[in-house]
This record gives sequence, structure tokens and C-alpha cells, in this order.
Amino acid sequence: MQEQDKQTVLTNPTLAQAAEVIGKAFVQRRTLIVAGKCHVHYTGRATSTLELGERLLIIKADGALLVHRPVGYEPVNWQPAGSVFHVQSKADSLEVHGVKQKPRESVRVTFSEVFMVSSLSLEDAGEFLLYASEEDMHRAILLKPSLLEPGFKPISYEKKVEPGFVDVYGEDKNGRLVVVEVKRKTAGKEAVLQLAKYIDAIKDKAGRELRGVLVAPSLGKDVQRLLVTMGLEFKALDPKKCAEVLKKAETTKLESFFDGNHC
Amino acid sequence: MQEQDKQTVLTNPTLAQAAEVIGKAFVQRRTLIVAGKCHVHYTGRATSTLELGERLLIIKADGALLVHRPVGYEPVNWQPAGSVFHVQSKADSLEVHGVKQKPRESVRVTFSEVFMVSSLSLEDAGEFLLYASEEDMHRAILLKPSLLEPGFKPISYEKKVEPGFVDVYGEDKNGRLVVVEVKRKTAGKEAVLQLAKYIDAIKDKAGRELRGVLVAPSLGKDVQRLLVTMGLEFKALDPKKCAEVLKKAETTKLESFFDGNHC
DNA sequence: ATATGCATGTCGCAC
DNA sequence: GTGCGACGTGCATAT
Repeated sequence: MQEQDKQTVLTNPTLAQAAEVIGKAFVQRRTLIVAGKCHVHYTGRATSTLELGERLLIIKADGALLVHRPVGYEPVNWQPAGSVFHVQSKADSLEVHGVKQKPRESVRVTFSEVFMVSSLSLEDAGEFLLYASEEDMHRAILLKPSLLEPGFKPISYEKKVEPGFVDVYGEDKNGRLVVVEVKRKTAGKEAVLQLAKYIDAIKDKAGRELRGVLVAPSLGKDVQRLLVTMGLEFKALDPKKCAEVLKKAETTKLESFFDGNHC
Repeated sequence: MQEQDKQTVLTNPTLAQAAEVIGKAFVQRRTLIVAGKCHVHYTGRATSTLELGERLLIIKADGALLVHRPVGYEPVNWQPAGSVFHVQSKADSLEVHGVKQKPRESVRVTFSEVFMVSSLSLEDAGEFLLYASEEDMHRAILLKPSLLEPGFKPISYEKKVEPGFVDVYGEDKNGRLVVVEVKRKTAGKEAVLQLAKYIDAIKDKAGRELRGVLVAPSLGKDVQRLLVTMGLEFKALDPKKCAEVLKKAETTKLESFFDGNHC
């Protein structure tokens, strides 16, 4: 039937029934989920044992295996993609065994009870896009200072000043010091105050003109006015733009290296 | 009924039915699994989008969230433990929203179709034990050289010699140089040959008597004879023993520090 | 609370 | 294949 094509789900199956579904899932390269009471033994780069308890076993089409406890982000046991599996049902237990080469490592999950087994045929061609983090925005500005303004020269990065760390610290084309505060989201008043605090901490020692620039994709309500009042500036910069710059820099790193070094 | 207590599983539910199970799972702090067609949007430390595709959503009792594609060890999107969730079913979509504070980040999983939803009550008090890796065995010997033999003094660690790296390199109580090869599993012939190779590479420059010691929990078949033939030695050492030494060292580090520094 | 280092880290990319 | 760096790293531990 049509449902069978897409998925097979059994609740409270016998171990033998579960074993059949699991075995089929391996052959058909499906995504397998097993919930049940099990213990786990791993040996390879290290050795581990996990005593009896109720967990989730996930095995993917590419041979990745995950054992998840009912809490925590990380799997308690796992096996990287490329493992090969076999299943074996005995009188009162069901063993799933996975082996990977280079480095050789193996994991054995032994179920004494299976609550649910699900074999799914999942298709996923959707693209995944990760935009820049604030960290990335810093790096993008260091890499391409003109993102901030023409003629800007970074001096230091995450410079320690009294209240904390200045994101980027540099010099503009007229030789004035520039303190840059970067936000990856719309900047609120707290960002302005933070920048003001840094300026305040530095201005005594600077001995020359000092500018404060807030970099963010946009400004929150009433923030513009506050900025002006405090004699600070704003430069719009989008994380996506930074992501592109970094991406491009990666791909043309060699190229630009030669550009800058030809004689 | 009793089964309901332990788990609820629906296959091909309507979005509204799925939403009900999901909502209940949040309230009852159960382990939730949803398989379906979805897109995902994350924003927080960075920003990401994941286009439409078929995936697994797992939400645990402690508020950890995982979105798994049908391939790969790592989740494509996630949220650490401590997130709070809510679910909302619309006409033709089902949204699961998770938010975490400090740092503030949120993930939104929007299903257009649900193949399976499962809400499980899992109990897991089983202890997890990780024994030492080979790396740990090295460290244990450096920390407590007497594990190898009384009077042993390590000189260097992972010393580069022509064919590769010597695991541990030191001096015995009689001033002879000692090359140590460590294996975390039963050592086979290849381990002996490797050790012999290192000895061979070093012996010319050594200028004094040289010993080769193979450290492993046990020796493989016929390996003992080979060792003797090549003039090498064996020292039995169990990874578990090393794990204990490291553990104890951790806990008594301060103590021994004071021991060694009292005046 | 932050800072430092390890991980069965995993993963991608250059060499 | 192998080495090196980044990661929404996560995680434990010491400060």
C-alpha cells in the first residue's frame, strides 16, 4: 500500500517484528528510529558502556548512528556516517550492531524492549544557508575595512578597555581614532550606551580626535536621536553582506594574494 | 489506557492532530519526535534558513531541540537544553517555535506535512562510563610514570622520529633510554613492528643503551614470541586503570600541589 | 559569572 | 589521504 512506501511504524512490537523492520530499513537505506529500553557498548577511539535505560536510536541513510537519552543536546553514543549495520533478534533481546572502518570502531545497541520502531523514506534537497554571526561581521570588517568607510584602517581587534572589549578599533583616513561597536541585529539604546562607555574610557588616553561608530543592519526606534546627541555615528551593515564578503574572500584568497605580491 | 501513558504515536495525522500531541508533549515534558516536511529558520548567534525538505524534529524533556536531515551526524538546526516551546497550527502549516535566553536565540520549524508524530515518556537512569582513549593512556603515564615501571622518567611526549611519532620517550632508573609504544587494545604484530621501527630510527643517535616497551592491555596471539625475538618488552596496562589514574589526578590535583609545595 | 581546554569532537577545504 | 582551522561548536572545570 502507499503508506508502506513512505513509512512503516510499529508500536509495542515484539523484538522479532522490530528486527524485521530494522533489517529492511538498512537494506532500503531508510531513516530508522527506534525507541526502547537498551544498553549500549562502544569500542574504538575509546570504550564506553551505557547501562540499561530508555532511549532513542536513530540510524540514517548514510550510515550515521545516534543514541539519544531523554535529555541533552548531544547523543550519548554515536557512529559517524559510513558505518555498516546488522540486526539480530534473540530470545529476549534485539541487537543492532554498527561497524566503521578507519578508524575501526563499533557500537552495539541491545534492546530488551522496543516501544516504537519507525522506518521512514525521507527526501531532503532543501538548501541550508547560514548568515554571518557577529563574530563574522568583525572578521569581515578587518578583511575589508572599506565596509565601514573608505580609508579606514583597523588597528586592533577585541581590544581590552576598562569596561570590556571594543569590537574593532582603528584609524580613519584623516588619522582620527575610530572605535567600532558591531551588532548583528537592529541596534538598540544599550548598544549606543555601550559604545559611549568605551569612548569615555579611551578618550583620556587617546590624545587625538576620537570617533565612535555603531555598525548594525539597522537602528531601533529613537536610537538615531540618541546617537546624534552623544556625538556618535551609525553605519548600516548587513550580516548577509558580511557573509558574502567572507565567502568571496575565501574563494579569492589566493588570487588577491598574488595581486598584492606581484613584482 | 496504559499504552497512552507510555507513548502516543500518530501516523499521517492532520496538522491539527499533530499540534495537539505536540502541545501535550511540551506540558507533560515528554520526548517528542516529529517526522515531516518542513522549513526552518534560526536566529540568535547567527541566522540561518533551511528550505523545504523532509526531516526529523526531536524535542526532549529538558528543552533541547534537534532538527535532523536524513544524512549526517550533526543536526542541521538545534537549540540547547533550556529552551521553551510553543506550537501553533494554522490552516496549512504547523509551527513549532523554541526560544532560549542568554544568549537569546530562537528556532522556528514550520511543517507543511507531518508523516509521524510520537510523544514518549522515557526513563533513563543508566550510568554512562567512558574508558580511556589511547591519548588518555599517554597522559596517565606522563602523570604517573610508575605505571610503566618504578623509576621511569618521561622525557618527551609524541616525539617526532623519522617514521612518525614515538608515543612516550623517557629514561629508566638505570639511565637507559626507553621508547614506549602505547596501544589501547590487545597489541598485534603491527604494534611490535612499529615499535621496532622507532627503535631502529633512534638507536644510532642514542649513544647509550636503548629499551623498547610495548604498553597495552594484552598481547595478541604469537606476539609475545615476536617481541622477545626482537629484544623488546611488554608491560600490561589497562585503559580503565589509566582512566582511574587520570580521574584521581583530577580530583587530588590541588591536594598534591600543596603536598609538593609546603614549606 | 567568565575563561580555559578537551572531545570517540565533526566538518570542510587546502595540500 | 592528511593536516589545519572553524564551529550558532558543546561541555566540564577552575578561577
